Amino acid sequence: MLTAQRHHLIQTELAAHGRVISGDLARRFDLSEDTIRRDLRHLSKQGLCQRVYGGAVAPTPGQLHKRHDYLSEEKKALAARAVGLIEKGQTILIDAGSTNSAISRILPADLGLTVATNAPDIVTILSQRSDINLIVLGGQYDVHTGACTGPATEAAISALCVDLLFLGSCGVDETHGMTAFDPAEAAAKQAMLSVSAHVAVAVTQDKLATSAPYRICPADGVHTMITDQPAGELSGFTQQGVTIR
Amino acid sequence: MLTAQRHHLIQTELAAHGRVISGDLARRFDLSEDTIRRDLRHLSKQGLCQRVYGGAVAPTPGQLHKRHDYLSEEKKALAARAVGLIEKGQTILIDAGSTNSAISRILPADLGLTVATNAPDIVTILSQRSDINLIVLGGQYDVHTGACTGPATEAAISALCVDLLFLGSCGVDETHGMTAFDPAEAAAKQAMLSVSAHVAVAVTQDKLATSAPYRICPADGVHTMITDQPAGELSGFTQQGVTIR
DNA sequence: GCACGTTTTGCACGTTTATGCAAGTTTCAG
DNA sequence: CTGAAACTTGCATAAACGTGCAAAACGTGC
Repeated sequence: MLTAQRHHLIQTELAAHGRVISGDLARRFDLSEDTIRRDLRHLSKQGLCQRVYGGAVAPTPGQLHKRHDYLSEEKKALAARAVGLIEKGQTILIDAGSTNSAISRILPADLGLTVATNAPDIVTILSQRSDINLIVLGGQYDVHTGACTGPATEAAISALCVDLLFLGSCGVDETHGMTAFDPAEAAAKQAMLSVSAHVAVAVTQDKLATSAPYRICPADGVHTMITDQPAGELSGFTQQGVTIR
Repeated sequence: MLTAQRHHLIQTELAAHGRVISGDLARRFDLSEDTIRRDLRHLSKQGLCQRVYGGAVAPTPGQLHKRHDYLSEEKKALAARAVGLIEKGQTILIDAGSTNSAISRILPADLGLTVATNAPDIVTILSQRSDINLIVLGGQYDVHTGACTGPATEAAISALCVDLLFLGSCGVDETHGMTAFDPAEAAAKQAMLSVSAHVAVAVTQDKLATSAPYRICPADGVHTMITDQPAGELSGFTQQGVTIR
Protein backbone atom coordinates (compact mmCIF):
# COMPACT_ATOMS: atom_id res chain seq x y z
CA MET A 1 0.00 0.00 0.00
CA LEU A 2 1.52 3.26 -1.14
CA THR A 3 1.23 6.32 1.03
CA ALA A 4 -0.24 8.46 -1.75
CA GLN A 5 -2.80 5.73 -2.46
CA ARG A 6 -3.81 5.74 1.18
CA HIS A 7 -4.24 9.49 1.11
CA HIS A 8 -6.64 9.17 -1.80
CA LEU A 9 -8.63 6.48 -0.07
CA ILE A 10 -8.94 8.67 3.00
CA GLN A 11 -10.14 11.54 0.82
CA THR A 12 -12.66 9.24 -0.80
CA GLU A 13 -13.93 8.15 2.58
CA LEU A 14 -14.18 11.79 3.64
CA ALA A 15 -16.12 12.69 0.52
CA ALA A 16 -18.48 9.77 1.03
CA HIS A 17 -19.12 9.91 4.78
CA GLY A 18 -17.97 13.37 5.78
CA ARG A 19 -15.74 11.96 8.51
CA VAL A 20 -13.05 9.42 9.23
CA ILE A 21 -11.96 7.82 12.49
CA SER A 22 -8.27 7.18 13.10
CA GLY A 23 -8.78 3.80 14.74
CA ASP A 24 -10.96 2.50 11.90
CA LEU A 25 -8.46 3.54 9.27
CA ALA A 26 -5.57 2.00 11.22
CA ARG A 27 -7.37 -1.33 11.33
CA ARG A 28 -8.43 -1.13 7.69
CA PHE A 29 -4.91 -0.41 6.43
CA ASP A 30 -3.26 -2.54 9.12
CA LEU A 31 -1.07 0.32 10.22
CA SER A 32 -0.47 2.12 13.48
CA GLU A 33 -2.67 5.05 14.35
CA ASP A 34 0.45 7.20 14.38
CA THR A 35 0.76 6.77 10.63
CA ILE A 36 -2.91 7.60 10.12
CA ARG A 37 -2.51 10.71 12.21
CA ARG A 38 0.43 11.73 10.05
CA ASP A 39 -1.75 11.25 6.97
CA LEU A 40 -4.51 13.38 8.43
CA ARG A 41 -2.03 16.03 9.43
CA HIS A 42 -0.75 16.07 5.86
CA LEU A 43 -4.24 16.33 4.36
CA SER A 44 -5.35 19.04 6.77
CA LYS A 45 -2.26 21.10 5.92
CA GLN A 46 -3.62 21.21 2.37
CA GLY A 47 -7.11 22.09 3.58
CA LEU A 48 -8.50 18.75 2.42
CA CYS A 49 -9.80 17.84 5.85
CA GLN A 50 -10.19 19.25 9.30
CA ARG A 51 -8.62 17.35 12.14
CA VAL A 52 -10.71 16.66 15.20
CA TYR A 53 -10.15 14.58 18.30
CA GLY A 54 -10.55 10.97 17.17
CA GLY A 55 -10.15 11.51 13.45
CA ALA A 56 -11.06 14.17 10.93
CA VAL A 57 -14.10 15.69 9.20
CA ALA A 58 -14.57 16.97 5.68
CA PRO A 59 -14.38 20.74 5.30
CA THR A 60 -17.83 22.15 4.57
CA PRO A 61 -18.30 24.39 1.51
CA GLY A 62 -18.70 27.26 3.95
CA GLN A 63 -15.24 26.62 5.31
CA LEU A 64 -13.93 26.42 1.78
CA HIS A 65 -15.17 29.98 1.35
CA LYS A 66 -13.03 31.00 4.26
CA ARG A 67 -10.10 29.38 2.57
CA HIS A 68 -10.74 31.66 -0.37
CA ASP A 69 -10.70 34.73 1.79
CA TYR A 70 -7.69 33.95 3.88
CA LEU A 71 -5.39 31.33 2.50
CA SER A 72 -5.47 30.66 -1.17
CA GLU A 73 -3.56 33.33 -3.01
CA GLU A 74 -2.76 30.62 -5.53
CA LYS A 75 -6.41 30.04 -6.27
CA LYS A 76 -7.04 33.72 -6.75
CA ALA A 77 -4.08 33.88 -9.13
CA LEU A 78 -5.39 30.84 -11.01
CA ALA A 79 -8.84 32.40 -11.21
CA ALA A 80 -7.41 35.66 -12.56
CA ARG A 81 -5.70 33.78 -15.37
CA ALA A 82 -8.73 31.58 -16.01
CA VAL A 83 -11.15 34.45 -16.67
CA GLY A 84 -8.85 35.53 -19.49
CA LEU A 85 -10.34 32.70 -21.56
CA ILE A 86 -13.78 34.31 -21.50
CA GLU A 87 -15.04 36.21 -24.54
CA LYS A 88 -17.96 38.53 -25.08
CA GLY A 89 -21.43 37.03 -25.26
CA GLN A 90 -20.37 33.50 -24.36
CA THR A 91 -22.36 30.88 -22.55
CA ILE A 92 -20.24 29.56 -19.69
CA LEU A 93 -20.74 26.52 -17.51
CA ILE A 94 -19.08 26.56 -14.10
CA ASP A 95 -18.72 23.35 -12.15
CA ALA A 96 -18.56 23.22 -8.32
CA GLY A 97 -15.30 23.67 -6.46
CA SER A 98 -13.43 26.31 -4.51
CA THR A 99 -11.27 27.34 -7.44
CA ASN A 100 -14.36 27.80 -9.59
CA SER A 101 -16.00 29.84 -6.82
CA ALA A 102 -12.98 32.10 -7.02
CA ILE A 103 -13.48 32.37 -10.79
CA SER A 104 -17.14 33.26 -10.38
CA ARG A 105 -16.24 36.10 -8.03
CA ILE A 106 -14.13 37.85 -10.61
CA LEU A 107 -16.12 37.31 -13.79
CA PRO A 108 -15.72 40.38 -16.02
CA ALA A 109 -18.73 42.68 -16.16
CA ASP A 110 -20.93 43.72 -19.05
CA LEU A 111 -19.84 41.06 -21.50
CA GLY A 112 -23.40 39.83 -21.91
CA LEU A 113 -22.47 36.49 -20.38
CA THR A 114 -24.81 33.62 -19.73
CA VAL A 115 -23.58 31.51 -16.83
CA ALA A 116 -24.88 28.11 -15.76
CA THR A 117 -23.78 26.25 -12.63
CA ASN A 118 -24.79 23.34 -10.44
CA ALA A 119 -23.14 24.82 -7.33
CA PRO A 120 -25.50 26.76 -5.02
CA ASP A 121 -22.69 28.82 -3.55
CA ILE A 122 -21.78 30.07 -7.03
CA VAL A 123 -25.46 30.87 -7.58
CA THR A 124 -25.37 32.99 -4.43
CA ILE A 125 -22.29 34.81 -5.66
CA LEU A 126 -23.74 35.51 -9.09
CA SER A 127 -27.27 36.29 -7.99
CA GLN A 128 -26.04 39.78 -7.12
CA ARG A 129 -24.98 40.40 -10.71
CA SER A 130 -27.66 41.99 -12.86
CA ASP A 131 -25.35 41.96 -15.90
CA ILE A 132 -25.21 38.17 -15.98
CA ASN A 133 -27.92 35.87 -17.23
CA LEU A 134 -27.87 33.13 -14.60
CA ILE A 135 -29.07 29.58 -15.16
CA VAL A 136 -29.37 27.36 -12.13
CA LEU A 137 -28.82 23.64 -12.67
CA GLY A 138 -30.89 21.84 -10.08
CA GLY A 139 -30.81 18.31 -8.77
CA GLN A 140 -29.97 16.44 -5.62
CA TYR A 141 -27.77 18.61 -3.39
CA ASP A 142 -24.73 16.89 -1.95
CA VAL A 143 -23.40 18.52 1.18
CA HIS A 144 -19.87 17.20 0.79
CA THR A 145 -19.19 18.41 -2.72
CA GLY A 146 -21.49 21.43 -2.46
CA ALA A 147 -22.94 20.58 -5.86
CA CYS A 148 -26.14 19.33 -7.38
CA THR A 149 -25.94 15.95 -9.07
CA GLY A 150 -28.21 13.18 -10.25
CA PRO A 151 -30.40 12.49 -13.30
CA ALA A 152 -32.19 15.85 -13.06
CA THR A 153 -28.87 17.70 -13.14
CA GLU A 154 -27.68 15.69 -16.12
CA ALA A 155 -30.92 16.35 -17.97
CA ALA A 156 -30.64 20.08 -17.30
CA ILE A 157 -27.04 20.08 -18.53
CA SER A 158 -27.87 18.21 -21.70
CA ALA A 159 -30.35 20.96 -22.60
CA LEU A 160 -27.51 23.47 -22.76
CA CYS A 161 -25.15 24.53 -25.52
CA VAL A 162 -21.99 25.80 -23.87
CA ASP A 163 -19.03 27.75 -25.28
CA LEU A 164 -16.71 27.38 -22.31
CA LEU A 165 -16.71 24.94 -19.41
CA PHE A 166 -14.74 25.42 -16.19
CA LEU A 167 -14.51 21.90 -14.90
CA GLY A 168 -13.99 21.28 -11.20
CA SER A 169 -11.21 18.84 -10.55
CA CYS A 170 -10.77 16.18 -7.93
CA GLY A 171 -7.80 14.42 -9.43
CA VAL A 172 -5.73 15.15 -12.53
CA ASP A 173 -3.30 12.63 -13.89
CA GLU A 174 -1.49 12.11 -17.19
CA THR A 175 -2.56 8.52 -17.60
CA HIS A 176 -5.87 8.36 -15.71
CA GLY A 177 -7.07 11.75 -16.88
CA MET A 178 -9.70 13.55 -14.80
CA THR A 179 -11.23 11.65 -11.90
CA ALA A 180 -13.87 12.24 -9.20
CA PHE A 181 -14.56 10.92 -5.71
CA ASP A 182 -18.22 10.23 -6.32
CA PRO A 183 -20.00 8.40 -9.15
CA ALA A 184 -22.87 10.91 -9.37
CA GLU A 185 -20.35 13.74 -9.50
CA ALA A 186 -18.44 11.98 -12.29
CA ALA A 187 -21.63 11.47 -14.29
CA ALA A 188 -22.59 15.15 -14.00
CA LYS A 189 -19.13 16.23 -15.11
CA GLN A 190 -19.32 13.89 -18.10
CA ALA A 191 -22.64 15.46 -19.07
CA MET A 192 -20.98 18.87 -18.86
CA LEU A 193 -18.16 17.77 -21.14
CA SER A 194 -20.56 16.49 -23.77
CA VAL A 195 -22.28 19.86 -24.26
CA SER A 196 -19.20 22.11 -24.11
CA ALA A 197 -17.16 23.37 -27.05
CA HIS A 198 -14.13 24.26 -24.96
CA VAL A 199 -13.11 22.61 -21.69
CA ALA A 200 -10.88 24.41 -19.20
CA VAL A 201 -9.73 23.21 -15.80
CA ALA A 202 -7.95 25.27 -13.16
CA VAL A 203 -5.99 23.12 -10.73
CA THR A 204 -3.66 23.79 -7.87
CA GLN A 205 -0.56 21.68 -7.97
CA ASP A 206 -1.61 19.49 -5.07
CA LYS A 207 -4.24 17.94 -7.30
CA LEU A 208 -1.86 17.22 -10.14
CA ALA A 209 -0.63 13.66 -10.51
CA THR A 210 -3.38 12.41 -8.23
CA SER A 211 -6.42 10.35 -9.05
CA ALA A 212 -9.76 9.42 -7.50
CA PRO A 213 -11.85 6.26 -8.03
CA TYR A 214 -14.30 7.46 -10.68
CA ARG A 215 -13.16 8.32 -14.16
CA ILE A 216 -14.49 11.45 -15.90
CA CYS A 217 -12.46 11.68 -19.09
CA PRO A 218 -8.95 11.06 -20.41
CA ALA A 219 -6.44 13.89 -20.21
CA ASP A 220 -7.04 14.90 -23.82
CA GLY A 221 -10.67 15.67 -23.02
CA VAL A 222 -9.40 18.93 -21.53
CA HIS A 223 -8.47 21.68 -23.96
CA THR A 224 -6.88 24.16 -21.56
CA MET A 225 -5.32 23.62 -18.17
CA ILE A 226 -4.54 26.52 -15.86
CA THR A 227 -2.05 25.64 -13.16
CA ASP A 228 0.76 27.06 -11.06
CA GLN A 229 2.97 24.06 -11.71
CA PRO A 230 6.14 24.77 -13.75
CA ALA A 231 5.47 23.88 -17.36
CA GLY A 232 8.45 21.56 -17.61
CA GLU A 233 6.76 18.81 -15.63
CA LEU A 234 3.62 18.89 -17.69
CA SER A 235 4.99 17.53 -20.97
CA GLY A 236 2.79 14.47 -20.60
CA PHE A 237 -0.27 16.69 -20.92
CA THR A 238 0.98 18.86 -23.75
CA GLN A 239 1.82 15.75 -25.77
CA GLN A 240 -1.85 14.80 -25.46
CA GLY A 241 -2.92 18.14 -26.92
CA VAL A 242 -3.64 20.02 -23.71
CA THR A 243 -2.76 23.71 -23.72
CA ILE A 244 -1.07 24.87 -20.52
CA ARG A 245 -1.69 28.38 -19.40
CA MET B 1 -19.27 9.34 17.23
CA LEU B 2 -16.71 12.10 17.14
CA THR B 3 -17.07 14.97 19.58
CA ALA B 4 -16.84 17.57 16.83
CA GLN B 5 -19.58 15.78 14.94
CA ARG B 6 -21.82 15.89 17.99
CA HIS B 7 -21.24 19.61 18.35
CA HIS B 8 -22.27 20.06 14.76
CA LEU B 9 -25.46 18.04 15.28
CA ILE B 10 -26.36 20.09 18.31
CA GLN B 11 -25.91 23.26 16.27
CA THR B 12 -28.18 21.85 13.58
CA GLU B 13 -30.79 21.02 16.19
CA LEU B 14 -30.49 24.52 17.59
CA ALA B 15 -30.88 26.11 14.18
CA ALA B 16 -33.97 24.02 13.53
CA HIS B 17 -35.78 24.05 16.87
CA GLY B 18 -34.25 27.08 18.49
CA ARG B 19 -33.63 25.01 21.61
CA VAL B 20 -32.17 21.74 22.85
CA ILE B 21 -32.75 19.74 26.05
CA SER B 22 -29.80 18.14 27.80
CA GLY B 23 -31.63 14.96 28.75
CA ASP B 24 -32.88 14.37 25.20
CA LEU B 25 -29.43 14.81 23.72
CA ALA B 26 -27.89 12.52 26.35
CA ARG B 27 -30.33 9.75 25.42
CA ARG B 28 -29.91 10.34 21.70
CA PHE B 29 -26.13 10.13 21.82
CA ASP B 30 -26.10 7.58 24.65
CA LEU B 31 -23.85 9.74 26.79
CA SER B 32 -24.09 11.22 30.26
CA GLU B 33 -25.71 14.60 30.68
CA ASP B 34 -22.42 15.88 32.03
CA THR B 35 -20.88 15.47 28.61
CA ILE B 36 -23.81 17.22 26.94
CA ARG B 37 -23.50 20.07 29.39
CA ARG B 38 -19.81 20.34 28.55
CA ASP B 39 -20.75 20.47 24.85
CA LEU B 40 -23.23 23.26 25.48
CA ARG B 41 -20.71 25.11 27.59
CA HIS B 42 -18.23 24.82 24.72
CA LEU B 43 -20.74 26.08 22.15
CA SER B 44 -21.91 28.95 24.32
CA LYS B 45 -18.32 30.05 24.85
CA GLN B 46 -18.18 30.56 21.09
CA GLY B 47 -21.50 32.35 21.07
CA LEU B 48 -23.20 29.56 19.17
CA CYS B 49 -25.85 29.03 21.80
CA GLN B 50 -27.10 30.43 25.06
CA ARG B 51 -27.30 28.10 28.00
CA VAL B 52 -30.50 27.90 29.99
CA TYR B 53 -31.71 25.70 32.80
CA GLY B 54 -32.42 22.30 31.23
CA GLY B 55 -30.53 22.82 27.98
CA ALA B 56 -29.75 25.68 25.66
CA VAL B 57 -31.44 28.03 23.19
CA ALA B 58 -30.29 29.54 19.92
CA PRO B 59 -28.22 32.70 20.36
CA THR B 60 -30.00 35.98 20.84
CA PRO B 61 -31.06 37.20 17.41
CA GLY B 62 -28.19 39.33 16.21
CA GLN B 63 -25.30 36.93 15.71
CA LEU B 64 -26.40 33.75 13.98
CA HIS B 65 -28.80 34.87 11.28
CA LYS B 66 -28.56 38.54 10.60
CA ARG B 67 -31.11 38.48 7.83
CA HIS B 68 -33.53 36.90 10.23
CA ASP B 69 -33.57 40.20 12.05
CA TYR B 70 -34.79 42.08 9.03
CA LEU B 71 -37.79 39.85 8.88
CA SER B 72 -40.69 41.33 10.68
CA GLU B 73 -42.01 39.76 13.84
CA GLU B 74 -45.23 38.93 12.02
CA LYS B 75 -43.40 36.83 9.46
CA LYS B 76 -41.55 34.95 12.15
CA ALA B 77 -44.82 34.27 13.93
CA LEU B 78 -46.42 33.12 10.70
CA ALA B 79 -43.48 30.82 10.01
CA ALA B 80 -43.70 29.31 13.48
CA ARG B 81 -47.33 28.43 12.90
CA ALA B 82 -46.69 27.22 9.37
CA VAL B 83 -44.10 24.61 10.32
CA GLY B 84 -46.75 22.99 12.52
CA LEU B 85 -48.26 21.57 9.34
CA ILE B 86 -45.17 19.47 8.68
CA GLU B 87 -45.21 15.78 9.49
CA LYS B 88 -42.47 13.20 9.72
CA GLY B 89 -40.94 11.92 6.49
CA GLN B 90 -42.80 14.30 4.22
CA THR B 91 -41.65 15.74 0.93
CA ILE B 92 -42.04 19.50 1.08
CA LEU B 93 -41.89 22.05 -1.69
CA ILE B 94 -41.01 25.59 -0.69
CA ASP B 95 -41.63 28.43 -3.12
CA ALA B 96 -39.61 31.65 -3.10
CA GLY B 97 -40.54 34.56 -0.83
CA SER B 98 -39.38 36.15 2.41
CA THR B 99 -42.05 34.43 4.49
CA ASN B 100 -41.02 31.09 3.06
CA SER B 101 -37.37 31.87 3.81
CA ALA B 102 -38.44 32.36 7.41
CA ILE B 103 -40.15 28.97 7.31
CA SER B 104 -37.07 27.27 5.94
CA ARG B 105 -34.96 28.67 8.77
CA ILE B 106 -37.05 26.97 11.42
CA LEU B 107 -37.78 23.64 9.79
CA PRO B 108 -37.87 20.98 12.52
CA ALA B 109 -34.86 18.68 12.67
CA ASP B 110 -34.57 14.93 12.26
CA LEU B 111 -37.97 14.35 10.70
CA GLY B 112 -36.39 12.76 7.64
CA LEU B 113 -37.69 15.57 5.47
CA THR B 114 -37.10 15.95 1.77
CA VAL B 115 -37.23 19.61 0.76
CA ALA B 116 -37.37 20.97 -2.77
CA THR B 117 -37.16 24.65 -3.64
CA ASN B 118 -36.60 26.94 -6.60
CA ALA B 119 -35.24 29.77 -4.43
CA PRO B 120 -31.42 29.92 -4.19
CA ASP B 121 -31.50 31.76 -0.87
CA ILE B 122 -33.50 28.91 0.66
CA VAL B 123 -30.97 26.48 -0.80
CA THR B 124 -28.24 28.40 0.98
CA ILE B 125 -30.14 28.24 4.26
CA LEU B 126 -30.81 24.52 4.01
CA SER B 127 -27.43 23.51 2.63
CA GLN B 128 -26.14 23.65 6.20
CA ARG B 129 -28.63 21.02 7.31
CA SER B 130 -27.30 17.50 7.09
CA ASP B 131 -30.62 16.09 8.33
CA ILE B 132 -32.53 17.32 5.30
CA ASN B 133 -32.52 15.79 1.85
CA LEU B 134 -32.31 18.86 -0.35
CA ILE B 135 -33.49 19.01 -3.95
CA VAL B 136 -32.59 22.10 -5.95
CA LEU B 137 -35.02 23.13 -8.67
CA GLY B 138 -33.01 24.86 -11.35
CA GLY B 139 -33.99 27.11 -14.20
CA GLN B 140 -33.62 30.69 -15.24
CA TYR B 141 -32.79 32.83 -12.22
CA ASP B 142 -34.84 35.99 -11.91
CA VAL B 143 -33.18 38.67 -9.86
CA HIS B 144 -36.46 40.44 -8.99
CA THR B 145 -38.29 37.49 -7.48
CA GLY B 146 -35.16 35.63 -6.31
CA ALA B 147 -36.52 32.44 -7.82
CA CYS B 148 -35.82 30.09 -10.68
CA THR B 149 -38.52 29.91 -13.33
CA GLY B 150 -38.98 28.81 -16.91
CA PRO B 151 -39.56 25.54 -18.73
CA ALA B 152 -36.67 23.78 -17.01
CA THR B 153 -38.06 24.68 -13.59
CA GLU B 154 -41.51 23.48 -14.54
CA ALA B 155 -40.10 20.22 -15.87
CA ALA B 156 -38.15 19.65 -12.64
CA ILE B 157 -41.27 20.37 -10.58
CA SER B 158 -43.43 18.00 -12.60
CA ALA B 159 -41.00 15.19 -11.77
CA LEU B 160 -41.81 15.58 -8.07
CA CYS B 161 -44.50 14.10 -5.88
CA VAL B 162 -45.05 16.51 -3.01
CA ASP B 163 -46.93 16.10 0.28
CA LEU B 164 -46.96 19.73 1.31
CA LEU B 165 -46.43 22.93 -0.68
CA PHE B 166 -45.66 26.30 0.86
CA LEU B 167 -46.72 28.66 -1.90
CA GLY B 168 -45.24 32.11 -2.09
CA SER B 169 -47.85 34.74 -2.53
CA CYS B 170 -47.87 37.99 -4.44
CA GLY B 171 -51.55 38.75 -4.19
CA VAL B 172 -54.39 36.97 -2.41
CA ASP B 173 -57.99 37.87 -3.04
CA GLU B 174 -61.33 36.22 -2.41
CA THR B 175 -62.58 36.58 -5.96
CA HIS B 176 -59.36 36.59 -8.03
CA GLY B 177 -57.63 33.93 -5.96
CA MET B 178 -53.83 33.79 -6.00
CA THR B 179 -52.00 36.06 -8.42
CA ALA B 180 -48.40 36.83 -9.47
CA PHE B 181 -46.52 39.76 -11.00
CA ASP B 182 -44.74 37.74 -13.62
CA PRO B 183 -46.04 35.20 -16.16
CA ALA B 184 -43.09 32.82 -15.74
CA GLU B 185 -43.54 32.96 -11.96
CA ALA B 186 -47.23 32.18 -12.31
CA ALA B 187 -46.50 29.20 -14.55
CA ALA B 188 -43.97 27.79 -12.08
CA LYS B 189 -46.42 28.14 -9.21
CA GLN B 190 -49.11 26.39 -11.24
CA ALA B 191 -46.71 23.52 -11.85
CA MET B 192 -46.11 23.34 -8.10
CA LEU B 193 -49.82 23.21 -7.40
CA SER B 194 -50.35 20.32 -9.81
CA VAL B 195 -47.89 18.00 -8.05
CA SER B 196 -48.80 18.82 -4.43
CA ALA B 197 -51.27 16.97 -2.24
CA HIS B 198 -51.66 19.82 0.23
CA VAL B 199 -51.23 23.51 -0.52
CA ALA B 200 -50.45 25.99 2.25
CA VAL B 201 -49.82 29.70 1.93
CA ALA B 202 -48.53 32.02 4.64
CA VAL B 203 -49.45 35.65 4.00
CA THR B 204 -49.03 38.86 5.90
CA GLN B 205 -52.15 40.95 5.95
CA ASP B 206 -50.77 43.56 3.56
CA LYS B 207 -51.04 41.02 0.78
CA LEU B 208 -54.62 40.09 1.55
CA ALA B 209 -57.30 41.57 -0.67
CA THR B 210 -54.71 42.54 -3.29
CA SER B 211 -54.15 41.11 -6.71
CA ALA B 212 -51.47 41.06 -9.40
CA PRO B 213 -51.85 40.72 -13.18
CA TYR B 214 -51.21 37.00 -13.65
CA ARG B 215 -53.56 34.43 -12.25
CA ILE B 216 -52.22 31.32 -10.47
CA CYS B 217 -55.31 29.61 -9.12
CA PRO B 218 -58.69 30.39 -7.59
CA ALA B 219 -58.93 30.79 -3.83
CA ASP B 220 -60.16 27.24 -3.34
CA GLY B 221 -56.91 25.90 -4.82
CA VAL B 222 -55.36 26.60 -1.40
CA HIS B 223 -56.08 24.13 1.39
CA THR B 224 -54.61 26.01 4.34
CA MET B 225 -53.95 29.70 4.79
CA ILE B 226 -51.78 30.99 7.64
CA THR B 227 -52.31 34.65 8.37
CA ASP B 228 -52.34 37.19 11.18
CA GLN B 229 -55.58 38.76 9.95
CA PRO B 230 -58.55 38.39 12.36
CA ALA B 231 -60.62 35.41 11.24
CA GLY B 232 -63.83 37.43 11.02
CA GLU B 233 -62.80 39.14 7.81
CA LEU B 234 -61.85 35.92 6.08
CA SER B 235 -65.27 34.35 5.77
CA GLY B 236 -65.05 34.63 1.98
CA PHE B 237 -62.14 32.18 2.04
CA THR B 238 -63.61 29.73 4.53
CA GLN B 239 -66.78 29.54 2.46
CA GLN B 240 -64.60 28.38 -0.44
CA GLY B 241 -63.18 25.54 1.66
CA VAL B 242 -59.93 27.20 2.82
CA THR B 243 -58.82 26.37 6.35
CA ILE B 244 -57.56 29.40 8.26
CA ARG B 245 -54.86 28.84 10.79
C1' DG C 1 28.64 -3.34 -4.13
C1' DC C 2 28.68 0.57 -1.00
C1' DA C 3 28.01 4.94 1.27
C1' DC C 4 24.76 8.54 1.85
C1' DG C 5 20.46 11.04 2.39
C1' DT C 6 15.43 10.78 2.33
C1' DT C 7 11.03 8.80 3.40
C1' DT C 8 8.13 5.88 5.90
C1' DT C 9 6.84 3.56 9.81
C1' DG C 10 6.51 1.97 14.62
C1' DC C 11 7.56 2.68 19.43
C1' DA C 12 8.25 5.07 23.92
C1' DC C 13 7.49 8.97 26.46
C1' DG C 14 4.97 12.67 28.44
C1' DT C 15 0.86 15.66 27.49
C1' DT C 16 -3.79 16.77 26.39
C1' DT C 17 -8.64 15.64 25.85
C1' DA C 18 -13.02 13.35 26.66
C1' DT C 19 -15.86 11.17 29.69
C1' DG C 20 -18.19 9.49 33.90
C1' DC C 21 -18.75 9.66 38.78
C1' DA C 22 -19.15 11.76 43.40
C1' DA C 23 -19.96 15.66 46.31
C1' DG C 24 -21.71 20.01 47.03
C1' DT C 25 -24.52 24.01 45.11
C1' DT C 26 -28.12 26.30 42.56
C1' DT C 27 -32.59 26.56 40.40
C1' DC C 28 -37.33 25.66 39.80
C1' DA C 29 -42.10 24.28 40.89
C1' DG C 30 -45.54 23.53 44.13
C1' DC D 1 -40.09 26.41 52.52
C1' DT D 2 -39.00 21.97 50.60
C1' DG D 3 -37.80 18.31 47.52
C1' DA D 4 -36.37 17.05 43.02
C1' DA D 5 -33.98 18.07 39.16
C1' DA D 6 -30.31 20.45 37.02
C1' DC D 7 -26.05 22.34 37.66
C1' DT D 8 -20.82 23.12 38.94
C1' DT D 9 -16.58 21.52 40.51
C1' DG D 10 -13.01 18.35 41.25
C1' DC D 11 -11.09 14.03 40.38
C1' DA D 12 -9.94 9.60 38.10
C1' DT D 13 -9.31 6.94 33.99
C1' DA D 14 -8.84 5.72 29.42
C1' DA D 15 -8.19 7.17 24.97
C1' DA D 16 -6.09 10.14 21.70
C1' DC D 17 -2.42 13.19 20.82
C1' DG D 18 2.46 15.22 19.73
C1' DT D 19 7.38 14.61 19.76
C1' DG D 20 11.67 12.57 19.44
C1' DC D 21 14.14 8.57 18.09
C1' DA D 22 15.51 4.44 15.69
C1' DA D 23 14.93 0.85 12.29
C1' DA D 24 13.76 -0.36 7.71
C1' DA D 25 12.98 0.70 2.81
C1' DC D 26 14.07 3.38 -1.01
C1' DG D 27 16.55 5.94 -4.39
C1' DT D 28 21.04 8.21 -5.85
C1' DG D 29 25.72 8.73 -7.00
C1' DC D 30 30.25 6.78 -6.90
